[in-house]
Amino acid sequence: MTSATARPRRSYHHGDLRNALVEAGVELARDGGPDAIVLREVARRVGVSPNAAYRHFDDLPDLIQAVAHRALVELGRSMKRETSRLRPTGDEAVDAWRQLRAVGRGYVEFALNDCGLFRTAFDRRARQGREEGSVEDGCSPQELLADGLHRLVAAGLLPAEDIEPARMLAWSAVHGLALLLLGPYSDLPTRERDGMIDATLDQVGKGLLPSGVPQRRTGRTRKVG
Amino acid sequence: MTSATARPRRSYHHGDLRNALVEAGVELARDGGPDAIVLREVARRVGVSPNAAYRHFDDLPDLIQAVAHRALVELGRSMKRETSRLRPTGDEAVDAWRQLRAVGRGYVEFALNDCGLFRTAFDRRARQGREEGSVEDGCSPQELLADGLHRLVAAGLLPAEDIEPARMLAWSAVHGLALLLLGPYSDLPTRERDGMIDATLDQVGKGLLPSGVPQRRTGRTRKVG
DNA sequence: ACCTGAAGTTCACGCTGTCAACATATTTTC
DNA sequence: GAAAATATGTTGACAGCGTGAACTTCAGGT
Repeated sequence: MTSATARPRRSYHHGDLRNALVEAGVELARDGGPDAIVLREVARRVGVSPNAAYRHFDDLPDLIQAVAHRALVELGRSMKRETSRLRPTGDEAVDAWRQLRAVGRGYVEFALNDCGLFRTAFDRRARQGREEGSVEDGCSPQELLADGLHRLVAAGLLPAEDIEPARMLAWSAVHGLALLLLGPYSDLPTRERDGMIDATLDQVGKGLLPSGVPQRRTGRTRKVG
Repeated sequence: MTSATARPRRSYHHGDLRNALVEAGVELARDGGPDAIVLREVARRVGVSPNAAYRHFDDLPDLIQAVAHRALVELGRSMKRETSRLRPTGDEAVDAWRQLRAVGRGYVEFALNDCGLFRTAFDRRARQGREEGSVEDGCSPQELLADGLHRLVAAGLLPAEDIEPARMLAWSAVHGLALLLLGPYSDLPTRERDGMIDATLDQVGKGLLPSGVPQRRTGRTRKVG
């Protein structure tokens, strides 16, 4: 409840107000989604007057955009975390595909575990202007997906000229899956939900890779279901 | 501007206020999305006091849900319209796949052409309670997708036990594609956008169908890109 | 020491969703 | 058919919201 910046500051000037506001916005968004980011409440939590925010943001959408940026960073972290769990098998084809699969799993996982932030990341009011270098670590969701695809190409599983449509299918499927699980399918039992995720990711692989999804020992495709 | 129900009614009682309110809500949502559905404005357009709405809806989310229901109906219409354009080729495999493809195209098309309503249909505040028979005509989006999948099964293109994962991949991919085109890819030129849609739908087919996407004369899969 | 500009506050406005109490029309009941 | 009951629409009020304008406090350069 009492965030790190909630204690009454001693000086008239805060020192790092902009960051504190975004941080409070992130907390609000984490449980409650983008609509929970209400300017007056954010200011209240930081212990500052509502209009103080206007020294650092044009308006509420501008604040939301800043929060959305943080959310994207966290999404990228979740994707990267999932890939870092992988142990190389030596078979580059298998490893490449597993990496892309893990990226997708991290995406959906984040959407389910931190759905407030996830929804904020793609909120309409958060159209990022020119902020290209979205993440300093170089692990924005887009980059992680691109990395996975390039590795597939390097492994000879994906023709280089198919990268664009592949990117679209992969992102679409995983994004849509996340939103459907949060929306129309939100009361699906966890067990079945996990199965759905696995099955869908496998089918994405079938759509992506002309030669099918690579397997551990053999190169054959397996049955999913 | 002046809708059919905008003229000042002569009697104290409106007669069909609930419908009029929903209608006005649909217009608001059509340009402006779910957040444009503001209770006071809806009442204003119908020419009624704000609180009159509370005789027909529990609260604003309840109204939004009613609007979302209409939006789903329109989405279904768009999907059906696309399939009704198809001319049968005689080859059941080709026809079945084309139907499912058309359903998907209608979905994305609606999202792009009527994005306000589309977003309203899946708004968080519009969790439909038990309203199962969502559409009287029997053409809800879910049903249309199911029909397409069953036809694939009947044509021998899809194993019956794969229906569930297939539904999930198809819906996810198309839903995600629509949202990405409305969001991160919103400034994509129309020409490239259409190509993206086609390519993605084809790749969905590759993910769905073990034997590949059926073609007009031959049964071989073609190259997409 | 003064000035200047950045950062935060106060006051005010119009807008929103919603509650409580009231008014009017329609339907039911005897 | 009048009266009672119920459905439907209105008025007034309230707190909360985003935001603009004017004011205050502080830090830094000269």
